[in-house]
Amino acid sequence: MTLSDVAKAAGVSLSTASRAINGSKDRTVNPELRDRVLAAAAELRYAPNAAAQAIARGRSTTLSLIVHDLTDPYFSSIAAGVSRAAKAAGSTVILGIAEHDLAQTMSLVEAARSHRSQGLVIVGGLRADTELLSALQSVIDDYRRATGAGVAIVGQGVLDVASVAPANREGAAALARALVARGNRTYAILTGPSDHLTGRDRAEGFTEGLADSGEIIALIEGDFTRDGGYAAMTELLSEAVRPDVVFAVNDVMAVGALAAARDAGVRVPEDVRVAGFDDIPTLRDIVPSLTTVRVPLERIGEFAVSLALGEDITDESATQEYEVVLRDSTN
Amino acid sequence: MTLSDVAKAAGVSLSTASRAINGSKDRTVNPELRDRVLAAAAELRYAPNAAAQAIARGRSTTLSLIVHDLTDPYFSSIAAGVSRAAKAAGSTVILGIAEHDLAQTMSLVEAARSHRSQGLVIVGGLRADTELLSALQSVIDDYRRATGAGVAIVGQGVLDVASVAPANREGAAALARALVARGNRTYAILTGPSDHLTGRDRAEGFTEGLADSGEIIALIEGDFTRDGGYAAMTELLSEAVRPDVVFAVNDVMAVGALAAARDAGVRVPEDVRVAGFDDIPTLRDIVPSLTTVRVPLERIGEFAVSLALGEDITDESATQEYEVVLRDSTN
DNA sequence: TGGTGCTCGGAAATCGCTTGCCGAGCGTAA
DNA sequence: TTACGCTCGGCAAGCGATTTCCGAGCACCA
Repeated sequence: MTLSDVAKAAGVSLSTASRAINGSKDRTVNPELRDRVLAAAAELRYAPNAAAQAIARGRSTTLSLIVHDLTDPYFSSIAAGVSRAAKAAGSTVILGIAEHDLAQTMSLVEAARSHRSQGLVIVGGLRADTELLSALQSVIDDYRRATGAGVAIVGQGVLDVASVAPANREGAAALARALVARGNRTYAILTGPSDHLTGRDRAEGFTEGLADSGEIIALIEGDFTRDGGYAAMTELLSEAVRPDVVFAVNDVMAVGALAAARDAGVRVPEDVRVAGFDDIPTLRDIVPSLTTVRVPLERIGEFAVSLALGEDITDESATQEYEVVLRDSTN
Repeated sequence: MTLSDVAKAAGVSLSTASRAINGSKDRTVNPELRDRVLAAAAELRYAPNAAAQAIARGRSTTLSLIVHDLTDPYFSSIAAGVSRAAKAAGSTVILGIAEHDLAQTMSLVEAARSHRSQGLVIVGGLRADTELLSALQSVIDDYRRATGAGVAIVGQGVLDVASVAPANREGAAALARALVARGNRTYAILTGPSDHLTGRDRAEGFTEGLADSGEIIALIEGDFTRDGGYAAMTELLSEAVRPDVVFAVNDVMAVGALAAARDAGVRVPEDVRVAGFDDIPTLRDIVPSLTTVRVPLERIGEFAVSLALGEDITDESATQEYEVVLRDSTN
C-alpha cells in the first residue's frame, strides 16, 4: 500500500493525495477530494512509509535514547520520562543500551546519526577519563553537525553538551544536614567508581553539608550496583571503627549495604544508620525503610527531551527539586 | 555528507562507492578503489542515511517493542532482553509505552507499521475483552500484511499471534505444591483484574497445584501493582478468617501485600505467609525475603525477538524454565 | 589474430514520499 | 467583454541510498 495506490483509488494525483493526508499548510485541497482520499486511505489501510517521509522531508521524527542498563530503576525511571516527553513531542524513541561501555555508547551515537534523529538523550554513567571522553565528544559533534539536532546528557556537564542533572549536591548536602541535626557525628560514604561523576557529586555535596558538624571516617568505592553496595558495606564493616551513618550514593547501593549489614548481624538503624539517594519507588518497601533524597527522575528525563529537541519554554524546575525523606533506616 | 560526496571525494561513481562500503555480495570491487572510498568515507565522517537505505533496500532494520510501563521491573526486565537480542540481530529498537491502554497499543502497532519494522514484540497486559481484542488483532494483521514481518506477544496466546510466556501455570503449581509440602492448608490468592490473563494463569496454576491438599478461602482482585497488592491485602486482612498463605500473582503485588501486613500489625511469616511470582532482582532484598517463582524474564524477551524476527534455531527453553524459590516470607 | 568469456566501473532506474512550479478554470472588477 | 488575480490539481524534480544492466577492457584459447 503506497500513497500512489491511494491516489489511484481516489482518482486524484499523488500530490493531491499527499496534501489531503497531511493537510499541507498554505495549500488547501478541495474538501470533496480530500474526503475521497481519506476514505480511500482508510479503505486500503494505508500507513505512510516513515522512511520515505523522512527522506523526502529531509528530517526524521525520531529521538534517540541511550541508557546503560534498563533493569536499573534509575535508568528505567528516566527512560520512562524520556519516552513520555517524546510521545508528547510527536517523536518516536529509538532505544539503545550501552552497558556502561563507552565504545557502545559511541556506536549508539553513530546509529543516532544514521537515523538522523531529531534529538539525542544520553543518560548517565559518564566517566572522567579525558581521552575517552574526548572521543565521545567528537562523535557527538559529528552527530550535531550531521543532524543539526540537539543533544542532552543526563548527568554531569563534563562534555560540551547541554546537561541536566538532578540536584545531586544540594540534595546530598541537605541530607547531611538533616542527619547532623539528628545527632549523628561520624559518617562513611559508599560511592561509585572514583571517576563516576554523579557519585562524586553526591559524595562531595554530602561532605559540604556536613561542614564541620560531622566527620567522614571512611570513603569506600564500589560498583554503582546493589552488589557494589553490598561489597563496599562488607568492607566497611570489617574495619575497626563504625560510623554513625553510612551514606550510599544511590538507593540501589544502599539496599546492598542494608543486606550486607543484615548478613553481618549488624542492625540498622540500631547499630548503624544507612541512607541512600534517588527514592526509587520500587524500593519503597524495603525494611527498614530507606532514608533517601527524592529527585524527580522521570521529570528529569522529560526535561532532557525538551533540551534535546530545542524546545523553547522549558521548565527546568526538575533539576532543582529534591526532598530529603527521613525514614526508619536512620531513626 | 551523502554517499555521493564520498564518491566524488574518492573519484569514483556512486555505485562503486556503495559497493565498496557495504561490500556487496557477488560483486567485487577493486581493492585500491575500495580503500580509496573507505578512506574518503572515514575522512568525511560519512554515516549512511538509515532512512534512505531502508527505502532503497525495501526493508528497514528496526524492531518495534511495545511495553506498558517501563518503571515496572517486569517490563523493564523483558525490555532489556529484547534490546539485547535486537542488538545481536543487528536491529534498532523502537520503543513505545502503551500505559496499559489498548488504544495506545494499537496506535503503536500502526507506528511500527509505518516504520516497516522487521519485527514487533508486544509485552503483556492483554485483557480478555473480546471486542477490543479483535480490534487489536486486525491492526496486527495489517502490520503483518504490510511488512511481512513477524509478531510476538509476551503473555497469553489469546490472539492469533506467536506468543511466548513464562511457565506461569507450571511455576505457580510447583509453588503451591512446595507450600503444601510445608504444611500450609489454607490459601488466599491476590490476583490482577479478572480479565488479566497472566494473573489468571498463575492463579489457576496455583489452584491446580494445590489439588485437594489445600483450600483456597479467598480470591481477591486488585491492580497489578504494588498499590493493588496493598489494597487487596488490606481487604483480605479485614476479613474474619486468615489463610495460612497469601499468594500474590506477581512480586510487585506481593511487596504491596507485605507492606499492608506490616501496616496492619500482622507479622510475616509468623501470622501469615506471603509468596509472589517473577523473582524480580531489584526486590531481592525485601524483608522478609520473598518466596517466589523465578522465571527468566530477560531470556523470554530474547526469545520473543527471535520469534518476531522469524529466526530458525530458536531455543525456547526460557518458556519452560522456572524455579520455586522458598525464602523467609513463607518460613 | 580473431573470437569468447570474464571482471568490474558507471549510468540510470527505482524505492515512497514531499513540494516547487505551472497552468487551467473561475470569479470579479473595470 | 476583457483583463487580472486567485485557488487548487497535477507534473516532475528531488531526497539518499541500492541495484540492474550495459559495455569497456582484458585474458585466454584456438
